[in-house]
This record gives sequence, C-alpha cells and structure tokens, in this order.
Amino acid sequence: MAIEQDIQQEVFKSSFTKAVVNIIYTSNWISNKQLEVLKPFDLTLQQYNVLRILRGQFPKPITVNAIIERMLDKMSNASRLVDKLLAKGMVVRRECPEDRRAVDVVITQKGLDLLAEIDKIQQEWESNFYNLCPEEALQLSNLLDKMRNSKS
Amino acid sequence: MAIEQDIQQEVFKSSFTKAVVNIIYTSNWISNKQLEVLKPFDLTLQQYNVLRILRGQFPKPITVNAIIERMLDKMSNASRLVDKLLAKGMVVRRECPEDRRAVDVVITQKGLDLLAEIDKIQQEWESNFYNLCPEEALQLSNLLDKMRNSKS
DNA sequence: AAACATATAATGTCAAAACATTTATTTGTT
DNA sequence: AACAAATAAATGTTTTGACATTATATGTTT
Repeated sequence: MAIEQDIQQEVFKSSFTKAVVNIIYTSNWISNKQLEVLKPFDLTLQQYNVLRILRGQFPKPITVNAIIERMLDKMSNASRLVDKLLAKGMVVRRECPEDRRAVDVVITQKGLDLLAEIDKIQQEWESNFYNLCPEEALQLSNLLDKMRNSKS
Repeated sequence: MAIEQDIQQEVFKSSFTKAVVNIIYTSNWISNKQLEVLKPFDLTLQQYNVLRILRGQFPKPITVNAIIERMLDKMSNASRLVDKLLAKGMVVRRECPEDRRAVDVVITQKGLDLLAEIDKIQQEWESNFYNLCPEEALQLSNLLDKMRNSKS
C-alpha cells in the first residue's frame, strides 16, 4: 500500500516531506517485523544489533566504544546492553590490554549459534515480504545516501 | 557519506540487507536532526507528531483512537501524550457527544502558533540539508512503498 | 430487557531509553 | 614531574515506551 493510505494523509507539503515521512514509517514497519522474528528468542532489537556487530568482528574483540560507533542509533546504553548479553552467555567481556580504561567484548559460540538460527528465519521472512529486485534495492540505498549528504 | 562509511561496514550480505540497514540508519538520522530542531521548544518527537495530526484535522476534533491510527509508530500511549500537550495548553479535550467513551481532542491557537514557528525553522533546515530533487524524492517514496508490499 | 461481547480511553507496572554524573585511566602541556 | 584535559566505561536518575488491566460505554444476540 502507498504511504498515503497507510497513514491516511492524502496530501503532503512536498514530495520531499512525503519521502521523509515514508522513511520513518518504513523504518518502524521493518522494526516491527524484526521484533516479531526476535520475540521467540527473547532478544530485543538493540541486543540483536549488538550481537551482529560482534559477529562482524569475530573472532576479534571490540570495545564498548567501538560498538556505540557502529550502532544504528547511537546512545550511551551499550554498557548495559552488553551486561544483558553477558547474563545470557552470548558474549564475554575482558579488560583490554592496550588500554585499561577500555573493555573488550567478544561474541561466544552460543551467541553465534543463536544468530545463525535467527538468520534462517530472517532470510525466509525477507524473501516472502520484500518486493524489490537487487537493482531497486541498490537504487534505494543510493538515494538515501544522497539525501543524507549535507551541502554545508 | 555512503552507508558503508557511516557504520563502518564494508560488505553487506545483499543489496537488500544494505537497503534495510540504510533505511533504519537514515530514519534515526532524520529523527536526531528533528530532535535538535524541537529541543528549544521543549517538545518530544511524539508530541510534535501528534500536534501535526491535530493540525491536519483542525478545526475538526479527533478522537484519541483516530490519533493512534495515524501515528507513524502505533502505540497505546496516545492518551498520556495528549495529557502532556494538555498541560502545556497546546490542546483541549472534551467528551465526544456521539460516543461518551470517546474523547475529542482539538489543537489550540497556542498549539497552532507553536507549529507555525517550528515550521519556519524546519523548512530552513530542510533546504540546507536535503539533497534530493523532487523527482528523486518521489522515486525514493515509490521504492519504499513497493518494498512494503507483501506478496502474501 | 438481560446477558454477553466489543470498543474506547485511562491507568498500573515494569523494562528500556535519554541524559547527566562519576570513576578510572590515558594523553597532552607546561 | 605535575597538572589539566580528554577518553572509556559504568552508574544514577528521570522520562518514556511496551504491555496488561480496568472502567465505562456501546453494540449484538437471544
């Protein structure tokens, strides 16, 4: 359905405003879909995202600060997020030898296994629900990149 | 900057995954920009969105339920959001005569004035930061619509 | 009309986010 | 070396979000 019907607003001030609204709406739409997938695994979206960042680094460790930098929505709670993942046995935490202020975090095998399981369901779901061909997906990504490019 | 640099991830599993990540990243980027604009006016994003929905209906009243339907992220807190706006004198609330369960909400002149003031800053900001021509914005919107179109 | 189901908004509760502050360590400057 | 400034992570506090429950009103069935 087009965004006009989805939020029951027929007219936008500009095509630009419409795109902005559509991005936020679609982002929420995706998040809700992902939450459905994650619910049986007792993971929040943020925990899931942190786990994926850790997998991207595996087997190298990564500091809490570096996690924050790579998170889609920066915030200062990464420390507590790691706490939660630690309690679930999904990560290990150890003092960073080069900088004793920092803390190295590494995903465990249990964490990797969990992600692998989620991946299967996620892919199945993606192929059912997403309607773009690879070229269109790229085009979409490029438009978003261009949009964020500030002139100043 | 392209999404690869922004989140320091060189390779995505597919152009599709890349687009999904980019949508969420860009949505957060927009939200953060908007928050900066709203901060001086002591409005949260959600309060701002509700106000805009009310302005869209003005001078007709709208029920809390109808507000929820039109919100970009559905949730059940609309009642408390209206509370906050009421405390600030931005809306008035009265029992709906046709259905005494429902509550009619209308934006006040004070609310309209506040929105008008924010609009000015918002537009100025949009023109500085957004880099798409109207056709590209439309194309972006259409791709997002297409993406959300479930096959099933 | 009575009984039941549904709809609307408000409220209670708990977890998570936002924001500021604190502690420990490192880096830079005089 | 001594001091100030900066950085990394953790913690405290307040607000907000998510979810369930409640109270009241309306609609429906018999």
